[in-house]
Amino acid sequence: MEANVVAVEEEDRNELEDSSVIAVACSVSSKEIADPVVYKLARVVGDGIYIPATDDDMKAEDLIDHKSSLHLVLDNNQTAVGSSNDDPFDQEFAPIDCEFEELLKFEDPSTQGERSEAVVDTSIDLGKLNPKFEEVTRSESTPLDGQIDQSGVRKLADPLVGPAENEPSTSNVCASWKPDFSMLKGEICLDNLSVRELHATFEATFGRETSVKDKQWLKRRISMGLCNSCDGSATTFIIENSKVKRKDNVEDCNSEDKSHNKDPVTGLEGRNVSELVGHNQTIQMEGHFSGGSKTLQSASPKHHIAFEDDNQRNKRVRKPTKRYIEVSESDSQEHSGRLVSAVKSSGSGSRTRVRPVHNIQPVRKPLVTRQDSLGGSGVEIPYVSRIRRGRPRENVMALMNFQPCGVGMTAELVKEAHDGHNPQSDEDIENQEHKATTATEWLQHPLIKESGENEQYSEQSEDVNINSDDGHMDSYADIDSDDNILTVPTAKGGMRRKHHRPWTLSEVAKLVEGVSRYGAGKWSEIKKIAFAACSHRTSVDLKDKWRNLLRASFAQLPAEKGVQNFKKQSSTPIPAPILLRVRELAEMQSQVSPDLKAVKFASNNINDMKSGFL
DNA sequence: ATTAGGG
DNA sequence: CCCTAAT
Repeated sequence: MEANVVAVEEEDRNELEDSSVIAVACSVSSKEIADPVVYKLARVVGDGIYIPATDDDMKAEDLIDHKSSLHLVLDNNQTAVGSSNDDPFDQEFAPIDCEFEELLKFEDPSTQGERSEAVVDTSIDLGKLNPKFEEVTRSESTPLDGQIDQSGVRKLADPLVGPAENEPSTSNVCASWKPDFSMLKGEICLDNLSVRELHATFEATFGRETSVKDKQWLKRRISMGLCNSCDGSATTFIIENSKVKRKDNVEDCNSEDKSHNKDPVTGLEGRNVSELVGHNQTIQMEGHFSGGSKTLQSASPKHHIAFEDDNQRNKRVRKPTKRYIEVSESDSQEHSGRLVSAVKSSGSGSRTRVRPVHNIQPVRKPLVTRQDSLGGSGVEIPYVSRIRRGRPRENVMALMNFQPCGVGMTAELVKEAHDGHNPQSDEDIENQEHKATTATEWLQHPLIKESGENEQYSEQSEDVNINSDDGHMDSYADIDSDDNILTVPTAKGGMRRKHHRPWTLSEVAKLVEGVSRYGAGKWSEIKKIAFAACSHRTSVDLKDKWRNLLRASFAQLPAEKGVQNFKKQSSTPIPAPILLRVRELAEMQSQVSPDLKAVKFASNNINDMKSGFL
């Protein structure tokens, strides 16, 4: 991987210390494969040599650019995404915000104007900005444009940067330019600009005026705006020979990115790597979206619009489903001899669904039943195989959980009660996991965390083992086999199925992030990568959850006035920011259903009127 | 096996 | 979540 800085404003050395030089540069190469520009922090020392940020610096960057703000918010949602730093969610989902932005970049340039109405929320503590840092564009591989002394950079590079540079070459940047930016000619130095000029730039950048006088603020915003558009919809434009060209062959963007998941990347370590990996994912997504596959049309921003206009995505038509039948029903129909009832699970007795089976007896057969002691209810249930799906349960601990009043049960209840204080609770592990996993670290091979006494719950090790062909993978398999559907009293009186795990916020976050990377629909991928640690949550679950999120995001927005909507929200209310992102992603991927879109537009207009951003 | 959708 | 149908 090479650091190509095509254009960097380097004048005004005396002010280097607090300059906010932005390199809006896009490297070009002979190869046609497109890659988004990868930004990386670096500092410029006196002689103009670029020093990749140190580890600590990178941390700082994370804090600043990823955690603290960078929420892109459509201004029709003045609720603004986590404008405050103390919002816990803000912190928690910041990484995703970062990725989220990536997605925004897929906008068709023609729509960029509107899009750029999006507010770059920079309500971060500017004081935290280390002025020494500058954003330097960096393209992957493709050694050329040696405007910067490569070796110099390398020598000075922080060791941690090293691995990142081994990154497989995806090469070449094809960045798109927002029309207005062409006039920027690829480089600007905001520091030289007066407030007035900044205003002009701002206008050019966002297509609107601002009255804000704060230089810092302006610079910040503009820089963000530029960043967003620079490596934006990489599928439409390319920068070549300092000229913005329309990219006619979208296919070019497709590439062999796939391989990146495995190989060197996984083995790499360090923050920088993780960051790179993150970007890599983005690249991958681009591949999906701009590649010649079917996904192209629905996802590629370029086709986005036309496609929307056309008949909405043709849903997969499906034959009217012969629904499974209720027990009572089956009884009455049993004379046909066509049915054998199977109890799927018990415990919550209500969960007695019957499925049709083709292996049938011609004559009515007495229903064999047996006592079901599971829920302690003693209900008689048809005695057929208690089919279980998923992996066979092998863990003794799991079995313990079946004792209605036994130790296992007690343990479970205790666990429930503690809810968060018990170190072994799933959620704790969940959260733990999340904290340790910044979005950018995602792809790193899940490290085996100390498998101590918690092992029985360590769903993580399970997956790790799967991946690393390490024999004994199923040992801790599922504690939550679906036989386990017992009901557990919840605080609010209700009874909830034991293993209906409410979605954790971090899970939701991961999901959103995943969708942003792979696109909705790539659920197995998302499952594999983002939810590697969650043995529960099947890809179907992800899909379902996403569906819900989608619904929620569009439903909640119009009424967003009501401060957080104090409704019965029995389940974890999904923070607005998340919903916003969900909505965005959905929009971007043309996953928006017509009616919902209507809602959206309505609210859009209304809010547009009100929102006086800037 | 994975994905989309309906319940 | 669960289930089926489509791919």
